[in-house]
Amino acid sequence: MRTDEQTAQAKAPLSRERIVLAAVELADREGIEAVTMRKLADVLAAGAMSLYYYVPNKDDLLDGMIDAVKGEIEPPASDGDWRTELRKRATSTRHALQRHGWAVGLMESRTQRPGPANLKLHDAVLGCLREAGFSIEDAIHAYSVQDAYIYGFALQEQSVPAADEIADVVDRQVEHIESNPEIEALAEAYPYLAEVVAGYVGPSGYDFGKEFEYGLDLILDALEQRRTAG
Amino acid sequence: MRTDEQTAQAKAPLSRERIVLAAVELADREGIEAVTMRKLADVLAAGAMSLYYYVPNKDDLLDGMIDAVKGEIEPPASDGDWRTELRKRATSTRHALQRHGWAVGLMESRTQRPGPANLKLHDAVLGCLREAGFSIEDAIHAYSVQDAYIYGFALQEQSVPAADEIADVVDRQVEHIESNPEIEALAEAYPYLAEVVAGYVGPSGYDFGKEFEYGLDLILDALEQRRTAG
DNA sequence: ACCTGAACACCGTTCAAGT
DNA sequence: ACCTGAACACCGTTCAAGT
Repeated sequence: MRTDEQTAQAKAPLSRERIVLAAVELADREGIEAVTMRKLADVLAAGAMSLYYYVPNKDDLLDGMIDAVKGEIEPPASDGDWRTELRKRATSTRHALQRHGWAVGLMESRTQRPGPANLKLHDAVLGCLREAGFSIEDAIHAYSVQDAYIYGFALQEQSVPAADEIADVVDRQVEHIESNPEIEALAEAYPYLAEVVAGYVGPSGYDFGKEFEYGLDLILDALEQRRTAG
Repeated sequence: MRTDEQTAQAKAPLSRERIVLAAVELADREGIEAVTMRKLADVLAAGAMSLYYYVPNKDDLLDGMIDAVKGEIEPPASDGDWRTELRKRATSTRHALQRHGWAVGLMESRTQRPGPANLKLHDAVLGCLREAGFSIEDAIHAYSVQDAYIYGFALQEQSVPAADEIADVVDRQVEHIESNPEIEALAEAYPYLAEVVAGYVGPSGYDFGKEFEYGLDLILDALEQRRTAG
């Protein structure tokens, strides 16, 4: 065994897959804005421009990163109970999007050329819905509401400061609610908002997980009602 | 009247507001990636670095742009029927996000420091819900589902190719569905997806507006049920 | 086939300087 | 107070060249 065996990973031959994987890890670690072609090449111990042999351009790399995230989502089975299967798939999606917080923002900017993982997932979800008795039209409707909700929730979870940060900020405000003129100004300008901030979110904190499930179940319940009615 | 009256708009004194407005227009016209400090200064007929006197940095400018978009959303009234008020607010949000397609993607990347327009809107929505009899807790739930859905839908509408593009692509595929080996491969690998693509979306096209309303009403109906039940 | 460095046309931002 | 250009440390990408 040669001593440079330890750097084998870094010295392994480049490939599109290895590049995409490294980009995902880099984005997870340092944020999406840290993913530059040069830094990525550094991480891979490659010359700055070597990546262009495997990846036509940065946009294509970003597409690959998105498909890698989609690949982490557990596809639903077509033979189980559709509700529990799609519930699992929804939380699986949320978790993948939590692990890779940069992914949601990436999806908007590019009009997607869906990768293989994405297509496979689409097929599984549609299959689950169709086998549960949804018409093609209703399956599309059901899919659309669910995905809008799931990705929109992820967007909020991403763009709103972390739950504990909210709690911290609010707690500090609530402590001197009497003396602090700022929160009185807030209460005057935005009474309902102040009510929510002071009365609810603050002391108890805010649980994104519970919130997610509330909306998810509301939607799944409503879909089940329409399925059995129609 | 002097002849340079026509360039008055361009020569008007700079201000944060004018800069933000120009940035929004530039993003609408040429996409968010065209919004660079230098190009923006050009548009305003100002020296390249003059903007920094009014705006601390680009991130702050982007925050301002987001708040400008939020300002275009019609806030719901607190005294009308909550369902119709919030329905109007939802479509108003969708339309604002359609006019400024770059906005959704911007929201993820920054953990928001909500601007005044955003706060005002939050307050109006919460007020509408509270006056309709929702408890604080339920108002938060109701708000969360709706916003997740609305912004998630906007995200999909943005990232999926335009409706007519889909129709075009699919139409072309459907025309030689017998002869084209690609779609047969698609049908083999992704049977349910192929079914949807060929059978539904293609000939009739896909109406994002109708789809949006389906999910919106599903959610509002479910919320109304819980309101009257609880 | 696989990898590379130099070079080009861009970025955001700082800073010292102009009016 | 308001605006500015030069300069710095970055980008993505092309291209001609190395093994």
